[in-house]
Amino acid sequence: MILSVQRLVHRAIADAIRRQYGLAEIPVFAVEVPPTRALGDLAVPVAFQLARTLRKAPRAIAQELAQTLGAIPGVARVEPAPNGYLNLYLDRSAYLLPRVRQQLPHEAAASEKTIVEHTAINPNKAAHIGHLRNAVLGDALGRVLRLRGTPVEIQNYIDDLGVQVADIIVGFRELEHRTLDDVRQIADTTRIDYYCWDLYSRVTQWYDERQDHLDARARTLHELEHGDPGVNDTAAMGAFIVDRIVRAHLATMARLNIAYDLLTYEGDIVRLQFWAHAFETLKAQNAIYLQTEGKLAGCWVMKIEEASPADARGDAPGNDVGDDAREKVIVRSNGVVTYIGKDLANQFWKLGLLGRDFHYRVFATQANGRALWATTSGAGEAGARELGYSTDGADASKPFVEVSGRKGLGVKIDDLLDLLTNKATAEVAKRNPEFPPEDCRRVGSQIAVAAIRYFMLKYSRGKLIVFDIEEALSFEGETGPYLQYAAVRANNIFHKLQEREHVAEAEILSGLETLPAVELADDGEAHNLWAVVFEASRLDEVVEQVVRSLEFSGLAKYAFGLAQLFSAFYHRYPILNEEQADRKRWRAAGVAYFRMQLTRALDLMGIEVPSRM
RNA sequence: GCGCCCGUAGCUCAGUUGGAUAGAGCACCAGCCUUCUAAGCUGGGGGCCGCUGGUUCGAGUCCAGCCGGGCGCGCCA
Repeated sequence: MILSVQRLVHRAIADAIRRQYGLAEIPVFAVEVPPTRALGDLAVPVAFQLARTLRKAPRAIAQELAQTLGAIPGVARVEPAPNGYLNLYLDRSAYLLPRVRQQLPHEAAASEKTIVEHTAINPNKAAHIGHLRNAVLGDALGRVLRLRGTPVEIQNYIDDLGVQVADIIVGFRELEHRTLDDVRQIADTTRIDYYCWDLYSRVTQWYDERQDHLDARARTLHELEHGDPGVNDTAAMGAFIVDRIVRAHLATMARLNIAYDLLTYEGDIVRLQFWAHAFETLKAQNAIYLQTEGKLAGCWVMKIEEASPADARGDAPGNDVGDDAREKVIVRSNGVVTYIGKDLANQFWKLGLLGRDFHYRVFATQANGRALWATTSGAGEAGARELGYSTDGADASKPFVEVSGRKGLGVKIDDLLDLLTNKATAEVAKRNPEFPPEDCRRVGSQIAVAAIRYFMLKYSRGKLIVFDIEEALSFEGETGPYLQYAAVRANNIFHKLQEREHVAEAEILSGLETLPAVELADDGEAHNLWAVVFEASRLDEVVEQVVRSLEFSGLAKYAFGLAQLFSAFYHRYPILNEEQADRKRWRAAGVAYFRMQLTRALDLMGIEVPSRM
């Protein structure tokens, strides 16, 4: 909503530079947003960059450019700042009206399908806080891409043949002597993800007791990988456990407004022999080779290139070349493919390089109404083909975060959500005594989700979050609930306008151009109407930045800053009780735009706006 | 040892492809509920941006070297 104006300004200034100085080549320059509105709405520091080639003071260049610039649509005036900046002031009412009325032409973004793979939790126990961040970040990326018009497919990779699943089977069998029917019984009468949480830690201890206990794991893993769930007990038990735990994970994520389009099962990659095909391709391209000597003899390996700037010169005598070139095992000497190999096959499929596809089945219908599909190696269902490998040029996203906080590894997501929901529900009930209990509960859970999702997004992804329960439980200050509260208050103004004065938003927005816009023109106060409106318009710029950097803290901080700006405005400038009709209307229009933009920003973070708080 | 990440207020963290006076929350202190919800607002104290050098009109941001902390480095996934 601001990007189009920035582009317009950029083009106009580039033209002015060409006209004024006849330069063949114009340096790359930015159109920035100055720190305060007093310095304008847009700022261009290009005069600094031109100073050297033109052998002129920045201030003089800025003055000359301001002179030759001419009129730019939507820009009220241009002022060369004494230090050399070119500051631009927008035509405020002309800026607000088409935006709040949603009359700007929609710009189509590049529409290549993009796959976002996230969550990918081992299906052997309840999901914990350590898993949460990847899911929240991945979900937010999907939402941001969709807003830009990019077709997105959200995939969740299920490692149903891994060591961790084998461990749980070992636990049921060796420690508890359970049959598949016993496990079914447990799954039907308890929360199996919680049950397995405890069982898994017991298995880990049991392995530590005696070295040969690990044999059970190896045996189980082998049976899992080579077994047919129809005939092999281990594979059947594994398939059952995985199915139930995956459903538990999906239920947990659904509480957080996180949904998926497709579950890709590692087992299907193996059974459909995706690896065999990827293997041939890798061999044909010499990407991997059979190591014949050293400790990796008999393994198919891939060279991991580590661009070391130091190795270009002067090898010390006796320092064998290639010694520090590392090799990654793709196929073990016993012929078993490693996780990396299977993942390579998955990536090949995602990029459409495999020449084959999964079969698909409907796994569930999600809370948002969308069908969730899953891969299968059996007979597929009709209607699933659109999910296939139409992903040419897709940008497969890499995992975002390395690991998150250690303390969080011991806390289950559902437990934390329950804690937050109970706390928020009690607070809602206290503040709204006449509110029915089920509504308190609903709003309480919306607040809980906001708190936890904002908490996961506010830190930059390079940061290791040390999970602090006190901080995560807070609803004050820079938190999700603070943002919701601002949106609820803004909405409330319109509820009251409707109730008390029978005026709808549409009426307020119509015919505004005939009213003097002194309210928008007012300066002096830092948190005036224009400051709120202008900041609200920057969402698209922030979204672009997020996509460029895959960094969501910027979106979180932007939304918070916007809410702060509004909160200050809200306390200072009444709307319902404002006596001057023109000021009242323009304020309402500005707040209408604010709530629209904040609601959008919250939606990108998967946060809902409650009806009241 | 090698690779990646981090070092900004007492604590937890932001800091836009290098730009205008380094910000926020928490904590602390002082105010504000007969006016649209006090999960809020206003004001205050608190900073060799780890250190040193370099590039630049301009460095918290880029480069080099140190110091301090984290993670990874398996025929695990």
